[in-house]
Amino acid sequence: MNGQEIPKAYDAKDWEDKLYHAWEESGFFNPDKCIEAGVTKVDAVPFSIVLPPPNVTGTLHTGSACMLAIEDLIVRFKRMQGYRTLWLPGTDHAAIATQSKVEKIIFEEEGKTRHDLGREELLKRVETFAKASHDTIIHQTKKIGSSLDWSREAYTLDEKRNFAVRTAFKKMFDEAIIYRGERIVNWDPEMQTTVSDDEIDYVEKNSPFYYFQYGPFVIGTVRPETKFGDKYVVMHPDDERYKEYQHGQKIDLEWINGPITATIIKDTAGDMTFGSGVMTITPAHSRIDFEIAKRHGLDIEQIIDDQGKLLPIAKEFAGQGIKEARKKIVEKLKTKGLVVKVDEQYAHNIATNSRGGGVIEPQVKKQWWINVNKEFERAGKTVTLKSLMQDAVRSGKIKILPERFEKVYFHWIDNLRDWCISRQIWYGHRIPVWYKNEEIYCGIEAPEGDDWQQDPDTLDTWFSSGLWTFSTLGWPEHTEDLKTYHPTALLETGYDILFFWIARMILMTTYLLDTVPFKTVYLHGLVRDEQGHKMSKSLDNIIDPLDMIADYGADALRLALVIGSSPGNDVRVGDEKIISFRNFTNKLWNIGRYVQTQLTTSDSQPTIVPIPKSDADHWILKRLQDTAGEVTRLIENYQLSLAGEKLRDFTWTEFADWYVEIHKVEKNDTVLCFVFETLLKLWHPFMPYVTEALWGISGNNTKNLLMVEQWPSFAKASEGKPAVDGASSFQLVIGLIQEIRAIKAFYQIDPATKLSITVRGESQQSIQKNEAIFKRLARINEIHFSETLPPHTALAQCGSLQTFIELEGVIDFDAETKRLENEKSEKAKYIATLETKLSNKNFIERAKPDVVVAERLKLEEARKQLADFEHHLASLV
RNA sequence: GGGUGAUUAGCUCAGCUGGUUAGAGCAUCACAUUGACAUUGUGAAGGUCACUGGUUCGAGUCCAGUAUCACCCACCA
Repeated sequence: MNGQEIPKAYDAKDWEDKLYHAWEESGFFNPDKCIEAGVTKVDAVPFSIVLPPPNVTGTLHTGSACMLAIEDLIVRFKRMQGYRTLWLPGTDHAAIATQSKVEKIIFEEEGKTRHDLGREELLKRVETFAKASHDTIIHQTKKIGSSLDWSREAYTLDEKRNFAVRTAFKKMFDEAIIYRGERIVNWDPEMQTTVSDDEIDYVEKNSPFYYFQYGPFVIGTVRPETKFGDKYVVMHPDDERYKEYQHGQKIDLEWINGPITATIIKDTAGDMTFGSGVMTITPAHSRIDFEIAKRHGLDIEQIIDDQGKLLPIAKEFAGQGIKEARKKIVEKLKTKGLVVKVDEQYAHNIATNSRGGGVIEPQVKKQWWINVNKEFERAGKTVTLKSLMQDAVRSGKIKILPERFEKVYFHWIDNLRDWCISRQIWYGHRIPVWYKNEEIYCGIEAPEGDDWQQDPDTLDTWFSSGLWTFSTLGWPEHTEDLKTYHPTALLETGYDILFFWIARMILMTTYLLDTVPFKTVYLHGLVRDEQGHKMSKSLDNIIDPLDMIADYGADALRLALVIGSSPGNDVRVGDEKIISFRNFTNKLWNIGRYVQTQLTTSDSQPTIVPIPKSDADHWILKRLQDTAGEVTRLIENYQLSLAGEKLRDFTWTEFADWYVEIHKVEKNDTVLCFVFETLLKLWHPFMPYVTEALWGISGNNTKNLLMVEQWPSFAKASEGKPAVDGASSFQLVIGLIQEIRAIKAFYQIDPATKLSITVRGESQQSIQKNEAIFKRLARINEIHFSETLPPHTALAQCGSLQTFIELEGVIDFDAETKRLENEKSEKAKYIATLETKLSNKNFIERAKPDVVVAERLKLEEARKQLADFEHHLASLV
């Protein structure tokens, strides 16, 4: 393409879909294809990431966009470095969330519940919905530019993953890690299912708090409707107020539905400082109460049924919903004279299902559990699931970034209770257990013979997610993929699912495979709006990544999400930030445009080997090498933001603002082209689209896709000798030009004014060599070389180079003299501090040698500057 | 109640194991504009690094305490 034909501005819309299509067509997202095509060596070291599967029914939000940007960056980087790189995509069936969404739609449209439809019909509907929704999320994922290997796409509920789930379940069942037991669970009467502890949201609410007379005691509650069955009264054994009562003592008293006999229980669970220090318990509907009851072998009586209605024990209130019953019960107690006091505004937390919104009603239920404390043998040692999870991180086999989350992780495990894995919903992995009369059978496939009834429950969605790193690679089969890519190299996700998912993957992998699921965990922050608020529908501040892509391009969005964010810290993103990165993509585009214009109008052809001629060439190549080395190191340490900033600074302030300007005076196309193409490679992982577009434009047709070009290899040698030397005299010239600009600004001389300067000393050669550059960039009219100076001049100095700007008739000398006197005293002060520092024995002895050298150089430099200043002052007077 | 983190320019944030006169982007102001780029360029202004102590030759960086904010966990009968 000719320079004239390249549009003035980069329009992402014209390129992105086309380029993504080209990448997909090439097959290079698939590491096997890369090996076939020879872009990756057969024996290359594998590098793998599994994509945290988005919910099928979800849409792409900025958090997932951030995740994709980071992962794609790392994956593209590794691929270019020559690793056998696999990034494996998939989606999650998100059982409860998906089913409740579909149920809601069906109810709104047809007024039907799932029970009207029946299990089979509902599942069909859910699957249809999931399928349609799947395509949306995949489309959105591609829009970001994700280089995922779609040929390996998995779904948590597809046949292979289902098989893995059943296999895992059976193994755990056989070893009694999974058991069935009656426990108190979080029951959602609306969804008719259990909810895990982690999936509960507490909503603060003010409700009346009642004090009732309970025999000789006063008890408090917000929930009078649970009190029918209360026949145990609990107090702390050390409570002096009640020492006359003995544990186990019976007391007759009048209660809601007539006289009852209550039993005194002394238990440390009673809080002496709360209320009267006495409480009655409802073991069937409160975990704490349930535990007290278990400790003392008390009766556990159900008061409220699964629909949230009172049972016959409530007598006249039986069948009523808890809300309506509550007031009536209080009324009845009032008429009986048992209400002591009511606090109308009592603030407390109500547990709700975060996936559906129903108010949680604890119930005692038979559920399937994973025992995290059961001891078993592993490699000759007695372990538990808990200890396996702890060891994986403690031993350093898994590294969590940022490190502080390791603490959070351990804390969570310390407080971990058995994990309830059964759910009473229909969409999900059906529990592979069958019953016949009293018999129970657990197997990967259904048992032979009739009359077997499969357990109606399904598994918690995180059960299958826990297998994700290896179920996606073919486990339980011993596949090549599993051998090659597991454990995976990196897991990158938001810190909000550390417990839900990361911990459970570690649990499943250490238990089932006796290895870790990944070596490094990189946790990104949550994406917030410009004000720092969480994005939410109710605040109407959601930034839709697709809108951003449509407006500014995927590259700009990616940069905005990656640069300026560090692991574990939240990122704020708004239009403004994205716009500034859009501007940058355009900057790069125009650099490319310039390079292209030059190449078509000059004779020289682009070449892979740069042939440095001028000082400027040496300088830019040296800087390129430094930058490439640093960027490589930073990405390898997952300091992506810093890497991006370094690259941007180099691209903009060194390459574009200096080298390209110099190129206009002193052409060297091989270097210009080399630096530019290297930059495209370095930028590619950050902004794949615009770099690939420019690569296509600037190259000849035999070129590969940039996506599989080799990462600049001399970057790796950054610790050794520099690939090119010299450049110091040119750096002086650049410094000098900057000095002159600064002086113009200082004296408030119009930067466009062309001045004459006198150059003195041994630096003549360098100036002469770069005279054209000097004249163009510093707007110098004439350069004299002389040992004698004209009367009124300002000194511009950089290192050993000295130039004197003629100021006659340009400035007000008196005012400037005063200003300079001030500056001189500041400089003197600075020198004094440096001198003190360097005369300090402790500093000399204890500081690192290079620090001391640096300080000495600084002092030398400062002294020289001061001398020049004095000289300058003298010349003004 | 327990825990974690944050506090650096008007705003958003970098600043990795202590060692330049503390940086960037945006916003502001001034100036420039035939140029690959007005999606631009050159500059300026703007900071007691929350506070108080401590360790150290040296602290934005390490330690202790205080304040404010944010988040996580537990949970109130």
